[in-house]
Amino acid sequence: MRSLGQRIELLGVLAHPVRIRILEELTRGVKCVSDFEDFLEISQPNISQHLGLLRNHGVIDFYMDGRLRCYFLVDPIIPDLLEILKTDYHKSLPAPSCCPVTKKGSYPGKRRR
Amino acid sequence: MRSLGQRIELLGVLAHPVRIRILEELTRGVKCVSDFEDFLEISQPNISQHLGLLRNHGVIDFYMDGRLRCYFLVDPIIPDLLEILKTDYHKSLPAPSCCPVTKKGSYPGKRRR
DNA sequence: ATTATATATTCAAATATTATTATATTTTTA
DNA sequence: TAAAAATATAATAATATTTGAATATATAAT
Repeated sequence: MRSLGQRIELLGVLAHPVRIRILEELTRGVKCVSDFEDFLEISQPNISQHLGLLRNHGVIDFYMDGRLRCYFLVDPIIPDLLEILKTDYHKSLPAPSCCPVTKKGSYPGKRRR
Repeated sequence: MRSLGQRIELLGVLAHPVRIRILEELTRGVKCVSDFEDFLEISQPNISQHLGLLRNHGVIDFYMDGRLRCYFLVDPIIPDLLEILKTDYHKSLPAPSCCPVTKKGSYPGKRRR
């Protein structure tokens, strides 16, 4: 199982708009760097940096095709994670109802803003 | 549905060891600030800062119980997300096999390190 | 009313992340 | 073999996040 540290690390890796877009694109198939240049509005070196970061963390890998690097997903959690992030939950979790629930308290009391 | 920006924001909020531990604890039930002091080895103000951040992002909320603040989960994605992060995937995703897959390339070529 | 308890807020310092710019590497093509 | 194409690396600058220290607020108990 992923350790706590590994879970945090993964979250940190995902927590960037460019990297999420790269990963969402890769769930649809292999892409080379210049494919990303077409729809990410950032510089080529910056794209490479993000791809390198994802690769260093074992999230993606690549094949060579001539001078193209064809990146693809490796970590199997990614599609599931991306899907769950897009899921629509329309109700909040139910407010806790039974007491006492904290160590010292006699909850519930009044809700405050 | 959560926008891309909201998804990134959520990931950023979760990508911290203290906050993940707080949330994992809250999936088991309500906790007040001093409960967290028992197992997080950081200062009380720092705990409050993390709780405040989680609350500002709509992930948790609290009830008052006298002078205790009893925090609880609000965002329903949290338990699912925490669970998926802990899931054991033992196989990598299958390497892509069909070509051509990139815009310009004639993939697959040889895999490189 | 005063004091103690539980928790929050503020600001600055420390640290980490990200983007930018310039340059390097690798492979292909001429 | 020289030039072009695709991509990476390195160094720095810009920005954001995190922590620490001091102080503030609110409620409860005396």
